[in-house]
Amino acid sequence: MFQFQTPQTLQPTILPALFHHQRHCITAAFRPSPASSVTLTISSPTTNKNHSIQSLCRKGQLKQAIHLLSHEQNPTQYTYELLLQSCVREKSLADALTVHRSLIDNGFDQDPFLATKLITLYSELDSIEHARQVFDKTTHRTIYVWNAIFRALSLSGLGEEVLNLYRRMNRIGMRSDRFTYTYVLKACVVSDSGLSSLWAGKEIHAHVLRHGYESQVHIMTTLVDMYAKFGCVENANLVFSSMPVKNLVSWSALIACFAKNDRPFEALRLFREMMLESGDMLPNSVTMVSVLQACAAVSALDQGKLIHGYILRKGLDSILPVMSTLVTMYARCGDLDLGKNVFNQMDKRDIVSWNSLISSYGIHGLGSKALAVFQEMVQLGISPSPISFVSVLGACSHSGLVDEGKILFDSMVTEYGIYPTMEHYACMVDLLGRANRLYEAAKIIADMRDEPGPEVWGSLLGSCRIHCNVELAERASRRLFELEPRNAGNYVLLADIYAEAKMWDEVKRVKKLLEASGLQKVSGCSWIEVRRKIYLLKSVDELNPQIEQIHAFVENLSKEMMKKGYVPQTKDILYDLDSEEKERIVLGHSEKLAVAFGLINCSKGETIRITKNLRLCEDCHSFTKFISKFADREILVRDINRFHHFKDGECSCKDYW
DNA sequence: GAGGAAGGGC
Repeated sequence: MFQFQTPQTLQPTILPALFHHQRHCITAAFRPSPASSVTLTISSPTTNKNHSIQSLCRKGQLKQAIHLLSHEQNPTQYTYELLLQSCVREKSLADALTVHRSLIDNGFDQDPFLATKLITLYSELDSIEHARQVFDKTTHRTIYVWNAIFRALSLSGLGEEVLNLYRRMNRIGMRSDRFTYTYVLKACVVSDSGLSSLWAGKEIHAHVLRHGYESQVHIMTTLVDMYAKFGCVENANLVFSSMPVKNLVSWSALIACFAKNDRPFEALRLFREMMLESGDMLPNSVTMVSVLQACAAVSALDQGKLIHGYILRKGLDSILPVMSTLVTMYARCGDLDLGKNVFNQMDKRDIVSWNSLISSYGIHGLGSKALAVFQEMVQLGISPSPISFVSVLGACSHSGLVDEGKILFDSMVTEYGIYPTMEHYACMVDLLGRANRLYEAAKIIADMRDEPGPEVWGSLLGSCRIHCNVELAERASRRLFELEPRNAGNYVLLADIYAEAKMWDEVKRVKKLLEASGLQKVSGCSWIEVRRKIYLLKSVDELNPQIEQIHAFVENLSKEMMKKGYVPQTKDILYDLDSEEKERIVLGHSEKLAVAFGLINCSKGETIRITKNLRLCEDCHSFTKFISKFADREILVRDINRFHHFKDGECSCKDYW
């Protein structure tokens, strides 16, 4: 070991040139001596011990390596690099801290290279506090150091902090590189400050263009994703279209964007376009997941089966996310058995796969089956996740298993240490509310520790709609109008309740409120897949040449059925009209049109599968029950919440929905 | 000399 005094003016940056052959050992080997002069410590050319430590690291023997480290007087930067790598592999925070301490003791605490490694290491060990300390103590911050802390903070969900640091970095004149942009854009997504982070994202978008990075696929794809996560589908689309270079990830990002933002038809269209336009680009498991979600959203069973075939041919059937999505896709497309088959054939399963199956039973109204699967899972030693409870409580709710649901809810904390979130409370309110235990539901809300959110009040309002409770509905909607003034559905629900109670002045008042707010009521529509094509039905539809014929068909059908005892249910109608007018309106509901379309176009014996965007109305429900017997057809209808399986004049929901 | 993008269950 050599030790000598250096003049104060000697800068670390010129040292590598002086001691070229020992670059690793020197870059950050400054250590202020007690005498305030600068002492430079240079280790001898890599010692045998260094070699041994390095080789132990490579062999995965971290403990032995650390032991040897305590006997090495001059560990090199490279030695530390390997040690830190091993700590990541071993996921050992304790070892990381030991190595870190040794690194400080040996004068590497200002080494930007190792600082980068340390920040990344602590981030992977979920110790953001330590990562932040390293960043704060590093005075010479290269862009690598900045990027590492941006990434670490983003991964911990501290987007706001990243954006503040990014602004600070810009102020001191540090230039971003192409990695910086991807990290700070990600930070916008994970930041919880809503619109202001979207603005930050747009600003960074401008920086990206100003600095000529528009051909960087990674950055542009991150931009697509950023806009997607904020629901700015048009912006995402624009960025994608402007990209001079696109790859599979960029395509998948936009497909996911459509799938996640309620535009499944566009997701499927883009997927087809990708397959046609870029023959050499083969979809992978990530692409498949989004495409399957789109199939599930529109109940495109036949298309889903084609994708399933592709998955098998490409050997993607061992990938868990793909398989869980397949289970969900089949269930949501109405084929619970195929979903079960996929689940049964999986050779490994994780909590998500189980949750998929539980909620599949749930939406098909098979609450006890869902409960049984939940129990089976627990008995196999798999710990339920918060979402397991959302799924199983939802299943109880759809089947009216109130007591079972209450027991499960209580067991969350007592047996599993899972504290209920807003979603769990919403499930409980729904469970009790649907069962007409509205005041118990209201008590759940009153007893909540946190401020009840819109999902909770929305559940209560929905239940008030089912059981026509004006008093509670008024209370719930008052809060809802404050919490989500832009949700037209809440106004409609309240108006429905007033209408059922024949409080016509109140109906008028709420309708005026809705009009004044400029919000659009979501109009009902239904769709049906016939021979791999999806047909959309709406009550009023100038574009559909067949619509008159279908309306006439429904009218005749209804007349025939009325002779056999079908009585139209018109209490949902929002207008104070005579009953004949009301009957005419409910007859025009899109679901009945879809049933008629199915009867005309599906072959005999084939189950008619219909999907609709709202909750099934009372009259469509009794109409479809009636027709399943009258026309001797099985009809499967998925509404916004669940499935109804109509057969022989009965519905699988047993009129509880 | 180092680091980056898309995806599962409600």
